[in-house]
Amino acid sequence: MLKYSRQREAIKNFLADRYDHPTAETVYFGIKDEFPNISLGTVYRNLSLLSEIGEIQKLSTGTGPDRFDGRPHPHYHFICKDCGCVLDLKVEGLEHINVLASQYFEGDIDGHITYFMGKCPTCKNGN
Amino acid sequence: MLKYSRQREAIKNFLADRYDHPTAETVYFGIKDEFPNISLGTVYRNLSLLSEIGEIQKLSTGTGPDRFDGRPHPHYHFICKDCGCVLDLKVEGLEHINVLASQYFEGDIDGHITYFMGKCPTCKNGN
DNA sequence: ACTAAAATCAGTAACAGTTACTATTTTTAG
DNA sequence: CTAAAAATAGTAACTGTTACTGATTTTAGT
Repeated sequence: MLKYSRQREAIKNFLADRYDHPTAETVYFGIKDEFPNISLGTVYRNLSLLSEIGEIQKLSTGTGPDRFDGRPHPHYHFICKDCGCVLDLKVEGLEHINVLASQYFEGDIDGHITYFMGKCPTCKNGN
Repeated sequence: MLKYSRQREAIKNFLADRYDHPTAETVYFGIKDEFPNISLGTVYRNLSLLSEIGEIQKLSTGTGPDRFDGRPHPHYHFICKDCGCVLDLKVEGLEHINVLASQYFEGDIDGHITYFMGKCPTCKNGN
């Protein structure tokens, strides 16, 4: 049974205010203002829990630590090859790609994870 | 300057024979028949090197260790939510998705990584 | 073929990110 | 108010990977 915790609430609120997809460590230091004694383990545990119950999203970018997205609805992400930043992306017309991927496949496909890559607007304009 | 090494050749050949996207550890134990003293570090170093020069592909699935694909040409992958296996996937009609993703984005998009997920054929038929 | 510089190696230590453990504190149903 | 359950802080341990070091292998130039 899930019980309320002030730390979990603070972590959720911290993510709700940010759009830069922070790492667990960033969340940890960000929360320290309010909870000076909060443990890194508590942050990890709650980030995992929140993503399991679908209130946030965990992003495994393949390089470096996992990142977290406070907006739970499905959307796409972009990773800059230059600076490593992660940005939300609005993409239309990809609703059918699970169907396309199922065409020659005997199993069931019910989801996908996609990261787009390239240069972010800032890096594109010469840092 | 890149010099030949028997270990690197063996690693490449090991991957060329397999379609199950093995981990570094699996490669390590598979190579031990031929090179009983090979070091895990050597395996990691060569897998990284081979993927950097585009002779193999590194797959970061988000859970567990990285996996490696001996076929360098771009193609899609499927991850089974039940057994965790990774399968090659033939997908047609996704050539334009970088363009779609660029529509509302000010930066440059020149690539993407996609993992499709669901039940593999084996798990679909009740393990 | 011989030699020497450069690359690679095996073995091991160190590292990053994350998870697990334990004793204490907080939450909440009754 | 109370007691069981859940969550916590602090710390140790773990997993996957990279870095270091001195010995070995490769190869370009003789």
